[in-house]
Amino acid sequence: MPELPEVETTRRGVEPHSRGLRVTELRVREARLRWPVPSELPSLLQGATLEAVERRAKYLLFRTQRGTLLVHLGMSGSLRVVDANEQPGRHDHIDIVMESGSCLRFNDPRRFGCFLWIAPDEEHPLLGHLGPEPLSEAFDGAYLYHRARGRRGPIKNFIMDGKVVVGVGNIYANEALFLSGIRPQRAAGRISLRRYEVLAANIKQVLTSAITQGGTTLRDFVGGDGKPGYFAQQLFVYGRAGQPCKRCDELLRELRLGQRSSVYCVTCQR
DNA sequence: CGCTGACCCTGACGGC
DNA sequence: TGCCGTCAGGGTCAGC
Repeated sequence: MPELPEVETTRRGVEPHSRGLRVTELRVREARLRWPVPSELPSLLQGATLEAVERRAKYLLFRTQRGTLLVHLGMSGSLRVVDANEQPGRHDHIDIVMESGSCLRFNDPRRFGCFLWIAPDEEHPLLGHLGPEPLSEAFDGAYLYHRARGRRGPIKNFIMDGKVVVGVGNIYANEALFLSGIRPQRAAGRISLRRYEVLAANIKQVLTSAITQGGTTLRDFVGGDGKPGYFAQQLFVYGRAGQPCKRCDELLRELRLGQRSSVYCVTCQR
């Protein structure tokens, strides 16, 4: 469930309860995640102070002087602040127990998430070829236009490609394309600079707005403070196939691109 | 290099 | 009520 706004919401929820605190224990109840949790991770983290909680793409980075804990929430993961004595429930795979007595509890039914370690001088392969952050200045219409030269695949796949730009998941890709009046199946290389400028601005807008409202949350996402997000109610197309377009009343169509559902309006998007 | 499809895993939901 | 197929917000990887 987590897209970039959800991950950023999680980072902000978790940071006040972890930054500057020492880890007393890492409890791994289930090590079979997307990749196995390294067996040495508990000893690496025990006694380490979490100096900073950062985000790169949809990765959370917990900085310590010994190295960095890299966490990804996958598709169904969440990280919440709870009392360390609270009984763990189903799919509560990992606890980062803090000296404060609370802990960051990782829950992930589908286990597509990961907990990995990055040594101080290491260049982690997962972070190696990532595109720019969508909310950075480096990301704009000219950049997208430049990168799209020669690309024949659908624009939706293009903006969801982490090597092009990070953090644009299925929900926000659908929404940004609707707001920009671009059909998801249009070839990326056949879109004008002007339209890319609109698209880049809408990607920034939709992500920023979602972050402000604490993420989208379709089913059970909760941020670090356990509160659900409120962005879902203002979605224009995502999850609304067959329903009338909010702008023109045309019934929204659905198609599959790269194994993911894409919803669009034939009238508003060209 | 660009693109497609398989795959990792559990759970919710709809049809029968 | 229960069984079965389909689908889900993520990303990597192999293969053409």
